[in-house]
Amino acid sequence: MPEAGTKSRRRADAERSIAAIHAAAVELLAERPDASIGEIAAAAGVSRQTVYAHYDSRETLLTAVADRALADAVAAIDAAEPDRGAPTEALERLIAAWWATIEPHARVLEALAPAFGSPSRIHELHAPILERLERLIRRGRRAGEFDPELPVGWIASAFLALMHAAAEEVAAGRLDADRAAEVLRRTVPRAFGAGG
Amino acid sequence: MPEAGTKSRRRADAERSIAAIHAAAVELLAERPDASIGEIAAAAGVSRQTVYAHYDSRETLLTAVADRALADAVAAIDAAEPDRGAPTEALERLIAAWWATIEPHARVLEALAPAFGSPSRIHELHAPILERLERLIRRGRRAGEFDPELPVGWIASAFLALMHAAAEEVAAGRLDADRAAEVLRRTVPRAFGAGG
DNA sequence: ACTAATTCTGACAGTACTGTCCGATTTCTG
DNA sequence: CAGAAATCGGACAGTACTGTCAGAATTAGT
Repeated sequence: MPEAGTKSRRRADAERSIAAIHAAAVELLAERPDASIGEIAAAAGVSRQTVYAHYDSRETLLTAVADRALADAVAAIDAAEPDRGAPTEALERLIAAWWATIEPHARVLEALAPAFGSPSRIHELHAPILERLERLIRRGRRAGEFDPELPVGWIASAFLALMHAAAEEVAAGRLDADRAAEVLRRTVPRAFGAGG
Repeated sequence: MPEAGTKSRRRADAERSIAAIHAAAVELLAERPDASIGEIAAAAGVSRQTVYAHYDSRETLLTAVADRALADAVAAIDAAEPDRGAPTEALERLIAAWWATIEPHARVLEALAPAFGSPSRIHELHAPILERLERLIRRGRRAGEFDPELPVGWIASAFLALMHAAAEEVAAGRLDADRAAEVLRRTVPRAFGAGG
């Protein structure tokens, strides 16, 4: 159980299995956080015992999935460079990037958080994401582009909620991805007081 | 198992038990949709067998809870008279009413929907609520108060998402109820293009 | 081709929940 | 108070999942 590839003495075999398990776990857990290890193993094309060979327990697997989803989401946000340019433009850049890149990770994170039991750990998990959002929002308020009367935490939560809502509309087929991005560009900044 | 009080030959005893079970179910299921019947019975101060005396199966109980939550939510919405007066004012009235009255019911509905398995039945459950929201939104668009470029379905979903987000902020103690209502009054209409 | 890592099949105990039955007991209703 | 309704405690089979073990069969690295 090296788990972290410190001295990568893992065989290519194991590497492949871990990747398959991880991918299957992300896919299944995003929709159903109570998916069993057997289901995940089957979806990964691997036996249940192989999963246990790489992850001590169910919680270990869940933690690993959550940790990487968080890291991926944060990386994608940083790639959108929210600290560059005019805040409203940075916000629109973030909306565009969110769509294909960030949403899947955020979705797993959202689904997995309750499974960790603690009620406040949901927020704790999203902390690095919220921190980046809030930094952008604070910058926008200082620049007079966002409503200074709205609490920073609220704006960040509302942003997350709207992105999630849009993702669901797309998933349900009630909105196509292009139209969703446009609608978000129209809705979100206005909600925050940009261009009022 | 009369269940529906057609000819109410139920004893006051049974009536009390059913009410206790229902209340406990709402409370537990809102937070944890996978709560066991044993847990619900314990929370209701009733034996597990008594629950089975009134509800044939787990799904019967869940359906009953969902049905009543939906009915209560719809009644509360209608009480806010969304069809009366100026659309923006009606919207603000709805926001105020949502807070204490509608949110608990909507919350159970949201939590329970995935437990019903079907992916599209979530939307189906919310249909009566969405229908009323969309009627108000359409009226607002005709009156020139809401952005006519935004799809009606999107506005309704966004409304729901923002109400839910605010409820979580309050539940987590990051916002108090009064401030939340004010923040919503400031955020929601603007997102929909009111007063632009 | 040899060795060690990895996977697989099969099986096991332990736990928890669902539904169901029973008999005994309590609590309403008239 | 008497009969009926309802609840309770205990117990049962059935199902499903979690971890764990061991031996056989593959598969990768050198």
